[in-house]
Amino acid sequence: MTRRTRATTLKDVAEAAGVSISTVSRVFSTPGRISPETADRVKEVARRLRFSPNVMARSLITGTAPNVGLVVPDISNPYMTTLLKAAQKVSRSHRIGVFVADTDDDADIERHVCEQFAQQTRGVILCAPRMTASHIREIAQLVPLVLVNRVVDGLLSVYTDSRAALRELMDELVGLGHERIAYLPGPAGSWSNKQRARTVTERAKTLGVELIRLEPTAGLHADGVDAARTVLDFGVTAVMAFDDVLAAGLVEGLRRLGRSVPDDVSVTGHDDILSELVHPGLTTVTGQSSRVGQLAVARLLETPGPAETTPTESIGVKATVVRRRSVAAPDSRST
Amino acid sequence: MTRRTRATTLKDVAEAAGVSISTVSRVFSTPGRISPETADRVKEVARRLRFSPNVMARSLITGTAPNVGLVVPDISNPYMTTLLKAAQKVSRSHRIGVFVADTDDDADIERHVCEQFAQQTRGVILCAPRMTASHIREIAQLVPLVLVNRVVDGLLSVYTDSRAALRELMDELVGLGHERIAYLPGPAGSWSNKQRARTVTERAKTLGVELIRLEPTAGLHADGVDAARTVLDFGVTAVMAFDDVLAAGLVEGLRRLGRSVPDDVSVTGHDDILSELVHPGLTTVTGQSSRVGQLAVARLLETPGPAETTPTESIGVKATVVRRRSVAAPDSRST
DNA sequence: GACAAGTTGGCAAAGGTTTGCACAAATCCC
DNA sequence: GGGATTTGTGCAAACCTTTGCCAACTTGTC
Repeated sequence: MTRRTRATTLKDVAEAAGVSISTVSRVFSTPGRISPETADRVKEVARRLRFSPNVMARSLITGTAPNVGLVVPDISNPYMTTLLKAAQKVSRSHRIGVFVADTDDDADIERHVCEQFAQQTRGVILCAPRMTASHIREIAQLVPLVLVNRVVDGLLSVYTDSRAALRELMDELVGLGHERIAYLPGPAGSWSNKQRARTVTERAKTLGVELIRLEPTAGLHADGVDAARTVLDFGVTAVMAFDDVLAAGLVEGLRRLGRSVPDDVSVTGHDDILSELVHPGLTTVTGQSSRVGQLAVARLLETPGPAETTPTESIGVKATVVRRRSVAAPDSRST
Repeated sequence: MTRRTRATTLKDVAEAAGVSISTVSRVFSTPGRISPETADRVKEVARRLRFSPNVMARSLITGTAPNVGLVVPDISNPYMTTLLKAAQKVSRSHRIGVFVADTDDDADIERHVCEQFAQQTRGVILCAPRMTASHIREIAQLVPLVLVNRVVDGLLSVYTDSRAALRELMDELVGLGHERIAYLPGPAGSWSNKQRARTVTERAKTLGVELIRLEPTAGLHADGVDAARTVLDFGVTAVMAFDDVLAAGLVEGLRRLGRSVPDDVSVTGHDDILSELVHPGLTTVTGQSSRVGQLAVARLLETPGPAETTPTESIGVKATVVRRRSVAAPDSRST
């Protein structure tokens, strides 16, 4: 590994081009301020010398860095990797770097990384935070924040809105003849989980069917596997799981107990992240995480305008139902 | 969102504590240089004022930032998310931030993000790069580099060494009676793919069995599904796939063609990332990606020593075989 | 009591950029 | 053709920290 040479600075370019430092600076940061001839000459020299402005110096003086932060509870969840990819794409087109922190569902780590990122970013996209709302508000004082899949009064947020899709899904289950349906919850601290639980509970009441809320889980595949026994004990004919990971676990758990999906039990998931991997294909709800990631970055980067003009309400990205093979009429168990 | 107030600086602390700026600075950056009494007083004031040193100013003067970069071809691959988590954990313990870039298998993007990260990081961990070796060497002039799953002369690297495990796996297949085995390749640009292909080819020659190298794929699940037909056409009884994603696709493709695993065909994967999700459980090779990620960060952070003393050879993390249900004797098809 | 050695803390430069202000030259208006 | 305006460029301060060097003070030694 050869010794790295000192990077070329504005000063080097200025000397080589026979102009002052400020002129070179303005060529890049204030287009139109310098005459075309001078600008061209400077650009030429800069290119020859491979000049690239020092980010630290620039950030020090402007008080803002060309980065954003992305804080997620668990990066191994495909919903998040898809969101990350979309966020990256938008960021890259603005030449913005992306810090990523996986918090492992730990609220303390969430707070720490937000503080850490505060200095080095334009803002942080905080996904499905486990923190209390008041902690989140504190962080928001420190660094511009966009929330994902969580809504806190007065803060910007973008979330997957699957209420309509979940209602539709439940309507279909009931339409097929299911009368005892279970909801298999995700992490207790998750706002999305609360939303989904509430939505299906209310809809069940409206439709006059029985809804059984199972014990909260951590949202792991193994939790889904474990839930199979309880599901059978309750004697439900359909289960709506918090997400695809739990749903897949449940399918596996049922298989181990000698039951099959959808013949014995219908199962639905959420996020559409395991479509290809699970058999039978899961009927689920698309998370649209790409769109969510894209919007979140966009909101973050447009924030710096006059504070008054930036919209402050949250954006719900509508989810839709994806029908595959894991749902059937309850009677089909006789096949 | 309330107006964020100016951050407190060394100067503020110095004034409040009645000492000079340099004293405050030394309290934090040169422990022992300042008398305990003064140091305590300063720390107390600093805490009260919520002082945290300005990263940009510090980086500007020290010429090094408290970050590392992680560049991966595809973050949605669980091998990479596991690696990322481990890398984060180590980084966090050093209070180092992690930039992440997903390059989508694009060599140009790889180069660009490395250049972008050069200024803002201590170094970059470049995973399974698609670039040519000479491009990689160019980048290495620009920013300290640790390669993952690729070996380039003279550069530091950490990789999963699965040669022994693959030989073992093939020995087992042959021991079970398989005599025509196929290798289902991953991305053509992948160094790991070349390694694995070479390893199984050589071992097959040694054992005197026939090895069929299928067409290169992009490594997607769909590619695995598509490969099922070719596999049947070649009439092999076992397939060793580049990784678990391809293996899972192949299992699904075979199922669609009415064949089952392992009764009709034995299938092995690599990386052990889909253990729970696929049925039957895949016999595979553990990628040890956690360990790889951990070592990669460690190497990067210890680099700054006198250039001569840093070890320059590569570290191979030994992979091991994980036996599940996707392998059986070729005769068992009659069951 | 003088001198050396060690401790403690301050001054000021340096790092590379942005930007308010000033100045000079060119252009315009009547 | 002289004053007003516009255009193009430079000077120097500012952003906040680290750090080499120096000054002052304390302690120890003979």
